Amino acid sequence: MNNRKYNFSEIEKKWQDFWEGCGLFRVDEDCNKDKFYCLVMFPYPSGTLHVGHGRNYIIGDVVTRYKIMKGYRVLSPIGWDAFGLPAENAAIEIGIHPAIHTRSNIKKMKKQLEGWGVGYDWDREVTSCEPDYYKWTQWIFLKLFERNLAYNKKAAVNWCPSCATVLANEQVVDGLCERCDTNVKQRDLEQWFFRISDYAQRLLDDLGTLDEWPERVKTMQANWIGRSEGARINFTLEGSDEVLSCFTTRPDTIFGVTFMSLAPEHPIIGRLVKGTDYEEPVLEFADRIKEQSFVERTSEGAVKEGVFTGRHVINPVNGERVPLWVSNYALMEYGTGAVMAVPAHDQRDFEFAKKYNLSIKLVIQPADKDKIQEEMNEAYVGDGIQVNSAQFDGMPNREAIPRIIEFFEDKGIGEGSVNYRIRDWLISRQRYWGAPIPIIYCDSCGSVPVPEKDLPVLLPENVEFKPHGRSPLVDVEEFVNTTCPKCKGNAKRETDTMDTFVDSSWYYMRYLSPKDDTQAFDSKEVNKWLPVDQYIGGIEHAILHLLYSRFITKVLFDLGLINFNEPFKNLFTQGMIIKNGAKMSKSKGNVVNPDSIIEKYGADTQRLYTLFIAPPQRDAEWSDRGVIGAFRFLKRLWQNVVVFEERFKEIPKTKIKRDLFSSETKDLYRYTNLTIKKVTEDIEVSWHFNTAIASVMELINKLANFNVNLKEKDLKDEKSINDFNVLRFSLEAIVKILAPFVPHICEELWEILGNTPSVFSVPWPSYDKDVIVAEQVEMVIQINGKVRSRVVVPSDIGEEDLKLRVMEDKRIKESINGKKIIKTIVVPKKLVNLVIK
RNA sequence: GCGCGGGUGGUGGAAUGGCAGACACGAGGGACUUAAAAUCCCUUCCUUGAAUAGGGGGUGAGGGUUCGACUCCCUCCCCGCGCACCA
Repeated sequence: MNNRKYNFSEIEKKWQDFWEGCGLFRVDEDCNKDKFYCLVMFPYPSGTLHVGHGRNYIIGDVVTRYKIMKGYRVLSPIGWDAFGLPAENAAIEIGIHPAIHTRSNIKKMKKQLEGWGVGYDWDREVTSCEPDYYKWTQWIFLKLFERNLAYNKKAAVNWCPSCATVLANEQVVDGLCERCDTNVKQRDLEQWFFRISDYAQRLLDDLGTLDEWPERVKTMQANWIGRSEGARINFTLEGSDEVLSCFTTRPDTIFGVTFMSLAPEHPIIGRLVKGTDYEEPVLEFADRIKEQSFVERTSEGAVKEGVFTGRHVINPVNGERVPLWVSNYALMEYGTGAVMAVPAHDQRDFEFAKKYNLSIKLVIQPADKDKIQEEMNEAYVGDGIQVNSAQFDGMPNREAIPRIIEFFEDKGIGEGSVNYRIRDWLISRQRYWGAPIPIIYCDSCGSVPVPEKDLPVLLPENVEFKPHGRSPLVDVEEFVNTTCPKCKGNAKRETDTMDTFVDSSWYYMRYLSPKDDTQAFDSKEVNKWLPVDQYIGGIEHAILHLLYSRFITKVLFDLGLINFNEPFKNLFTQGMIIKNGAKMSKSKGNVVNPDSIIEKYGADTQRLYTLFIAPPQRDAEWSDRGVIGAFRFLKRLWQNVVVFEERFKEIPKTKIKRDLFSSETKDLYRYTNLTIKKVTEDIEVSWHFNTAIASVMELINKLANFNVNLKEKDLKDEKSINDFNVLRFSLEAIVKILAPFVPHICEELWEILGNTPSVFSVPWPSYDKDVIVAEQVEMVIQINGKVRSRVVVPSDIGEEDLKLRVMEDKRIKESINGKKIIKTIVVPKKLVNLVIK
């Protein structure tokens, strides 16, 4: 007997050192195994990771370790998304420099990750705030600049007064700053953009190639890209040659246009009304709407309003005069900022027309009924037959659409057109803690890119952090004042830094050559290892990070630097860990820190509970008590192995002889094979780690009761030795299939079982297909669909024999009791259902 | 409003056409102990019943398909997420 205690802290330290020492997670470059790139989204170094973050890394580690056992050459890197606002805000509040703060957080978090036993190739660690990384972020900016994919323009942009910076559209949620929930204001500023809209169609099309991405994420991206097909139609301004072009998805309604709406921001408005009676009310209206916040302007209750400009445009298909209005529901950012209004067939136009008594003209007649426009109380947006539409009358509107577009094109008054909702990616940030945008402004040469040889543009470290909302960079004269790379004259540096999403849009390529100071990434290595075979992260990046990364990948592909189009072949988005009904956050005070759990129960317990709590794609409520259940299981597993520690040494491992099996031995052997099958499938097919673990718990429960006297008995005879070897087989299988989940204890037990480390150097177990078929099965007997009895029969029993057995059953006889059997349904190995009357 | 996910014991969850509630937490009872912790054993969907004999009900609600429905179809309700005046 052996009473060795489960000393998890000693064991965990031992094996973490062992893995580090033997380089388990360092890629073996010259072997011919298939590659597998397993990537978890790199963390922002906030200081401490909670158990919700932990889920991400634990899932990734299960995949990494499982794939290692399956014989892959696995790349599992990690790094730090280290630029960002919180560090700078902390600098303002407590006066610690963001660089120091960030580096110390990284140190703390690295220690946490190591303590969890999650395996990474630390030699490849990247840190986005270090010059050896951001040099190459700046280089990527220059590549985009060369291709005219990075440009600056003055535009109305989202400004967060609390963060004192602009934000990309993707970072504004319901009009609020994604980070701090402050109301976002519009400001006209000169800003840098990436031309992601040029890639809209490809980003949309290639979603179709991402078979292993969650539908949800693909839908969200498709939605964000927002493709609409339609036409552009040119209206001419009455009394001028000026053309006002509009985009419409409904060219079939062109004959129903009764007014036109301009967005309040439309640049033509000033000229239209200049010097007329309309000037004052129109400008006043436009200014008032422009002042409104996003929420005021777009909220559900927002009432449509507008003002007539006094001017008209001419409908090019029929020469009709169309009054030109300015309205609050026309958006400058979409289409052309001018809307051809068809109140009969568009609900917004309908409401507007009703309010201002504008005419409504029906041009699509529903096929099934005679609609009369005077009776309409809402727009008819469905399909129908063209009416009041000249030569197109009588045509079904769907058929008319291409004909009408052809007609526009023949006449030169318009053309088929596609519109996207996605806007260019605004990457400037008026903040210090980011990669400086490598641009120099020269009075004679304009915006000049910093030459590649001068990279990185170093972020000066000696700056002052003051709560005045101005980037500290602006005040660093040595930084700002420079010479123009072209004309050598005096010039000034751009003081904005890049959105941190630029940093994270290419980090997965840097892992292949993290220390290379001659290039951003090694194309040969990147082409060998990418796309990423499995990417794991939170759903909150469904649009932001995942869309930007796809965009940058496509740009690098176009530059001929890489030979793949999509960075992430498989994407897994894990659910959130909830505590007390809410997402864990410092402000809610419901953060569960894993450090104390690890101290009390060990990392394997934390890992096991995290995996057992629910299927990983689902949100799950964290229970401190549940952790104890996981701990109890590990202790039981431990006990069931160490109790035989001496025996494993004494008793030779011989081949299992099935002809010596008792029914009990046979049962354990069979059940072990079944469990291997179940766990393999749960990992491989569905990632249902919770049921995989549950099935091993069941096996341990069975095994614990197996032939108890093996502990005391002298194992001398052939049969007992065989029994013992079945038990050993079962325990070894358990240790192997649990190893990806709870690696430390499994390494230790593997050793106790008399094997040489490491359990990760042995292949994942296969199962014996022949033995998992049971010889006897219990079948349910139903009468009219209700369970009335059970019968144990040979699993290969014939249907006639089975029916005989069923009819012999006492309870069944009673139930039938002279009634007639109308039908007998037999489901092999499961049930018999007798339908009686 | 549109799209997606979800609704099962006191709790986390299991079963994707065939025994609803695996596995675990909690709770109750017992063993061990001077005691506690730890551990082990038993009970634990509701109801009827002395019963761990048997019966009845039960997976958000209501209908349907089927010998049989948590699972498939239709209608609706609730929760979460995303999108939302996009012409």
